[in-house]
Amino acid sequence: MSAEAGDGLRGGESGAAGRPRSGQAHRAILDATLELLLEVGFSALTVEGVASRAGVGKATIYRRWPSKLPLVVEAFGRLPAFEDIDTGTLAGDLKAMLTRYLEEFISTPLATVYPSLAAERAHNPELGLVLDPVLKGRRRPLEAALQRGVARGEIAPGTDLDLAADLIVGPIAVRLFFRGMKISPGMVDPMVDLALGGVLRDLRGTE
Amino acid sequence: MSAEAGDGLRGGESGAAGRPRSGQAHRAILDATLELLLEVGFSALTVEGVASRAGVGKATIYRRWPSKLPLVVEAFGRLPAFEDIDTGTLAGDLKAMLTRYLEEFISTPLATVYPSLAAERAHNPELGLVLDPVLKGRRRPLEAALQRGVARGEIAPGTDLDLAADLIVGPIAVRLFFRGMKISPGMVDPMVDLALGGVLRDLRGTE
DNA sequence: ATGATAACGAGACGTACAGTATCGTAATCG
DNA sequence: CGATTACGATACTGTACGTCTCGTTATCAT
Repeated sequence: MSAEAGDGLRGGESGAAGRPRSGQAHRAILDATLELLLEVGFSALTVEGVASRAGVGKATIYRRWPSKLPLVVEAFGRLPAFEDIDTGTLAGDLKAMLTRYLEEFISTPLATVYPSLAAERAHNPELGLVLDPVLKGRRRPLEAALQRGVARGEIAPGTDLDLAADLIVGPIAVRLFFRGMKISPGMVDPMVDLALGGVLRDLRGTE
Repeated sequence: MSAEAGDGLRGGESGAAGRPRSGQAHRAILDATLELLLEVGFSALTVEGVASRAGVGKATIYRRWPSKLPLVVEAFGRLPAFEDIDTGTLAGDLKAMLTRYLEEFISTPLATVYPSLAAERAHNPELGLVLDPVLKGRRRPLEAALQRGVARGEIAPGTDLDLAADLIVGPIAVRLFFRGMKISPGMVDPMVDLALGGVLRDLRGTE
């Protein structure tokens, strides 16, 4: 009761009459959203459940987020993304980063939230406006690794790095989301090797 | 009214007392489902709407499908898939097939149904049992093209063709579903080229 | 101090829709 | 022709979104 109030976000901000919004409630809502996403998944997540878990009234949620979707997007943005790892080679970087990412992936609701948001965006374009910056930020370490590859001479200059990033992430996304496959860290290396080397037979010395 | 009944599916099948199920109603339901998927997307599709559009009672739908989801899956299975095209080279096959597929894609609700089903499967494993055969069938022409590539010597024997198929489809799936990008047929060629050639710089004669 | 303002938790409320049950009717079989 | 089962229609139950109102509490201006 004592430390509850007064930890709002505004501090000395003036022009705001009345009781300030509680930063504590804000955090409790986002935490509860993530917990419930992990426990029951996106489609079974209810705003009433979030409110109850956070010890908060529903109005307090709707005062901050216009609907369930932006709330989930914001909670989603807090989930772990790629972590940039520089091992000295492109293949090493990508393998390390993807392996690390997959470890986090299986312990978070990412696997259920991701396709749900994708599904919603398909018929709700304004969701893209909120979602795209989040997704873009999550990809940045991947792009950084590719740029290092160009600098090292491993990737030909002029290569479409955005497309290359999609090529590397693509098989994982397809298998995880559309085919429902479990992906173990051991599958990362062949995936990266195929994406880097290509499907076509290598016609030089055939190593 | 005259031709309505009697076009059921059983024909002379015996052991079935009572009025047979109407094949017409069956088809009308699936047609209405596809139409509504196209018009309003998956999340806004209601069983009541399907029943109304099909001129059918709700019970007639639930008598055939246990819930909304399998109905959508079956309707989904009727949407166009890859069409096998043999041009003589792997790159030609893939480019032709993907281009053709994308043309259909933009005129069907595939783009909205696909991620919705993926989302649902994440927390509803039994959906996978219904969905996987459908998805597997849709991929078959792609695998056939890759097998021709092996036979032609374009692909090294022992290559994981299942992974190769995911590599080729991956960037399209990522861009279409997760990034919300419009994909024009002109983007197919560079995609296929990158997937076939790989991200790494080609170190032989540099063509 | 004291009043104006706005957020708070709680929960009632209206709406929408999934899925079930019941109606009277229609088609098929023995 | 009677038993059986599907038919379209519609009433019903249950759940959850999003809105609204309640009495309360925290902050600002005076």
